[in-house]
Amino acid sequence: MKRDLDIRVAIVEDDETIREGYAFLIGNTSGYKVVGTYSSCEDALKKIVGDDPDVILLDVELPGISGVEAIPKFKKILPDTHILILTVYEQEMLIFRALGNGAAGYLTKNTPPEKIVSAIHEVMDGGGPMSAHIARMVISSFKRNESTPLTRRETEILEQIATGKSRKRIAEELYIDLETVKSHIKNIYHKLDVHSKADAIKAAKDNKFI
Amino acid sequence: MKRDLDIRVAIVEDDETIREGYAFLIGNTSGYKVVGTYSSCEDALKKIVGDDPDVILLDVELPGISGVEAIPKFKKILPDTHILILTVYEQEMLIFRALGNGAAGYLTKNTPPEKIVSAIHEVMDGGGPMSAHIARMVISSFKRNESTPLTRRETEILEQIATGKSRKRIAEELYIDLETVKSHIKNIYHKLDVHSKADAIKAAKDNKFI
DNA sequence: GCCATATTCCCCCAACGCGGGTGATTTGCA
DNA sequence: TGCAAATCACCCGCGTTGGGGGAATATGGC
Repeated sequence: MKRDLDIRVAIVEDDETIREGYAFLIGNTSGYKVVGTYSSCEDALKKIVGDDPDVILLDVELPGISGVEAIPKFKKILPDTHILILTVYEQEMLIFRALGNGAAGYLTKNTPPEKIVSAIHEVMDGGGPMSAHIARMVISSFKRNESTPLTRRETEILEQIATGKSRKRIAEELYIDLETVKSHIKNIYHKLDVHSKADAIKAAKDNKFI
Repeated sequence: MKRDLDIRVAIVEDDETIREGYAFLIGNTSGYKVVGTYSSCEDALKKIVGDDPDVILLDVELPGISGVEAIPKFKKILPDTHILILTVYEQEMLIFRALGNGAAGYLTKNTPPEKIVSAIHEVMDGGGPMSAHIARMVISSFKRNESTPLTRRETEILEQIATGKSRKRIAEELYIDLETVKSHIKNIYHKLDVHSKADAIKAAKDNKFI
């Protein structure tokens, strides 16, 4: 089995200097082997299957189809290959889209070489390496806003509404009267200054009340 | 300013051996200072303000109120203090609740001592240290299920429904007819074998289709 | 103990949305 | 040249929604 030998790494990166730099770094680390280097996703998608890589180092900003969009395509033709994003971009949207599309980790390019190498190993071991700043952003995305104007009950009910449940069903599941649920919703709408379910959900999500 | 000197660390952990172990480890590392050790959250919440810690090492499983529940209380009395979870538990629910409540990082107790110390520093630098396995779980939580039975349009419409928008509004925003939206919803319900908004949203979320 | 707040419940109303049935057309990809 | 996806159409009945009142009990924080 190939697993007994080196970890097979493929690199997709448009900047030749960086690409060759990574290839040199990884190629000269024992236990690792560079099996393919590509300057575009189109190119990589055509030929990478033959490389049979364990890990793909992928840039997000590439000419043609972007790295983020290419992730599902790579996963389709190489289901067991892990994808590690390696980029200068720290925009929230890119990060979440990359992770949502199936990336196993997200590193920024200022990551020191030895960390990149250990990140590849970490990915193979089932880890999810992230740069410190990225990790903080990902963690922040879970964080609720502590200074919500909504009471506990109101928050609870708005969460239920956000799951699409009817007021009647919410009343039943919380063991309270339908009229009570209506009252809470009226108060929620007043506090958030909205006049519909959708607007309340949006306002609450934007402000991380739910 | 205190910032010019050592990083002030408080420890909340019920097991005396582990607590003293951490205190010894951190107390004997230059640049760090242990300003308080507590065996329960109740105890800590009463006295920790006087310690003025920069970072709190917090166990999640504690007698009395749990570490997870205590996070918002600590953040309330010490808004600028970072909380670093240090525990043996790797249950998804605990992790997400801890991060959602405002924890800055989540480490498991098998983390080597030098990593714990560097994690404290990372937290102070705006990072979000996580054990490899935890990071993978957090990343996985973003990941969509690629083998969805829903088409693109169906997924798109179900996402809109999940925001609480009415069919009419969805039709307007997607520039299609109300009847078309209804058709898609009918197909979604058939595919997911449900008969209501709420059930469709739940089924789709459980299977990570949206 | 007091007072504000949260939580609970009650009535009214009109308009709109929802779930379900059956069917047809066009578009795009393989 | 099919088949799946996406589009639009018209039928029906019932439930839900948003908004207007008002009011009685917890429940805490000071």
